[in-house]
Amino acid sequence: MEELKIQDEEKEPRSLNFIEEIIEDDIRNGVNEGRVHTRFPPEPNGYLHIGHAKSICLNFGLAKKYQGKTNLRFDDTNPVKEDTEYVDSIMEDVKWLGFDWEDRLFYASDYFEQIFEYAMILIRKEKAYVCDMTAEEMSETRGTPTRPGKESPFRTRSVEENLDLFTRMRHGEFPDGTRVLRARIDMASPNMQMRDPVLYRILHAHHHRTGDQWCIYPMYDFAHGQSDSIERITHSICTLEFEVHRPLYDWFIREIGIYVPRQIEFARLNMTYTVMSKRKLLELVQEGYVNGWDDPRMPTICGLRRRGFTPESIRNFTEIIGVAKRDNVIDVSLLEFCIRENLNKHANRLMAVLNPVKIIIDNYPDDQEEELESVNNPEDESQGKRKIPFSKTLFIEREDFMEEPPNKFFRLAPGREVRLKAAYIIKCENVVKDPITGIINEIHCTYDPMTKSGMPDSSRKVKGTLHWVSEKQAVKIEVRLYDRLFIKENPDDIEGDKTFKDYLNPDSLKVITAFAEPEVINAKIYEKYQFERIGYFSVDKDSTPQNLVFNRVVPLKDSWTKAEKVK
RNA sequence: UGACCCAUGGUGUAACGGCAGCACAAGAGAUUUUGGUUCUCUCGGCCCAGGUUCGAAUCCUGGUGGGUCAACCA
Repeated sequence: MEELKIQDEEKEPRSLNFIEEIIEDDIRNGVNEGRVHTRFPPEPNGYLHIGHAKSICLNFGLAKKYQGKTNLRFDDTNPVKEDTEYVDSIMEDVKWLGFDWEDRLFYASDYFEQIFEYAMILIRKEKAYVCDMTAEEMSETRGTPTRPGKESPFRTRSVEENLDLFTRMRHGEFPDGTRVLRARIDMASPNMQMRDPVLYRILHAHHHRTGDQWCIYPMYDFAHGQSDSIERITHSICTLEFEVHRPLYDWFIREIGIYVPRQIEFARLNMTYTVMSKRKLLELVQEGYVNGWDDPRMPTICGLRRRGFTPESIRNFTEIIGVAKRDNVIDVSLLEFCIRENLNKHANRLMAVLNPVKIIIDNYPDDQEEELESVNNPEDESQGKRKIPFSKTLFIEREDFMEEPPNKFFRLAPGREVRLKAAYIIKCENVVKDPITGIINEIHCTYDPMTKSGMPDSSRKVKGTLHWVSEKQAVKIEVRLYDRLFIKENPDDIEGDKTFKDYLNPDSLKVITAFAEPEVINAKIYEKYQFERIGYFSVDKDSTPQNLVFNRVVPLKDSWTKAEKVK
């Protein structure tokens, strides 16, 4: 307790973001008796992505911070685009991120009867009318941002006629697109949203929850605010593009005369080297540029999960990026920082060689094998140690040897000594090349038996330490090396007649076979490892006992190849 | 050019009228049986012009720049 107190005092609390300030103001002023109730309101028409994660963490985080509640509500007002497949994936993703809506799972479709009643109220107040114009006519008469629109000739229909027509719309007497219900507001409003927006359209479509019960469906604008009101949401947090809709929502709420939630808009998340729009992600999936929504290159939650990101790392990311109203583009390296930080602490180490070259230790007895020991995670002693077999013939990375090394090359080269991690110090004596291609087939070394890891002589200074795998015990694994999906920082910044797809990275996936130490056979699906000196890897669900598949989550920071690239 | 919104290092985000700070990125060094981690340090910012004030990143006015809005999508 005492210790906690000290920590609290020492730890400078993060300053409030603008939403927290608003909420604390409201609490201070006794708005809603200090109650805080948020909601996450996705449309079930696609998979959630990292941008949604920002919203989810915001909504659930705020409620948690202020001892409030958060609802999960599906805004399912367009049966043509929505499906239970998406409902299921969204629930899975929210849960995986670590949030719980408890018994508060709702659907806008739960409120269809109530929303219909709201429409009837507006009609009776002469605030809504049935309009017979075609979509084209409506578009033509809407005006432009600088020119007022024209009023519909149906705007003056009597309450009785509107009531009759709207009721008959509900009962399926008219085909799709023949009539709509519109609000009667102001066709000359400088805010386009207020120019008699459509409230209800006729859609003879099967709804994933209400089935064929309805053939008219409310527009999002006529359902969203009321849904928040019905759920007595105190703070309706949404993205910036709904800012101009707020006056409309307020108008509905006021005219209908129901509980008033407070809408607060924040800037959505953008990230470098990826796209975030549902439409574009759908395109990538449908046209086969990626292997489904959960392709590890996708910015979707399920993609990130499969890639090997952890919920903690994503939650931490959304905390670090902050919340504000200005447009922003987050550098993807920040996301990478978050997963590295997380996995450095929690992923056990393993040695695996991705691009092998054979090492033969000439002075090591031919048939000898020994078991060496190494810590599983130097950042977490509680993870214990493991045994690693060592023998005369080993694999190391081809990149860890150079015949004519530059100045700063700390690895193996003719006549040079390096340490084999957790094993011995070896010295390169000579190399055997393919006589035709000149490719190195074998590197012959000698080892110093007195430098076994842990022995006094092992503390001898050598320039570098290499990871390695004993050939005989090596386990072949499939490794999927993922890189950023796009080669351009902003794929939406298109030149000429190109499309965002012209900036796809042709090398975003490379599949290779690698050799790992035998410990690898214990790897379970979704388990994370650090392949020593290479990167963090996650066991893919495609894995079988015969064929383990590892996804590269992110490479380790690497100041060597970085320095080389600069040259 | 109508309404609404936004403007702080390369990126993101603080400051609530009183010394512009933090994180990522970038660069240098130390430590290291991972060229990882860790630890130092460096680089670099208030869109512009007026006004209010003893004092302005902060308040006001006007510019400039950017974004959103003209689906029977959400």
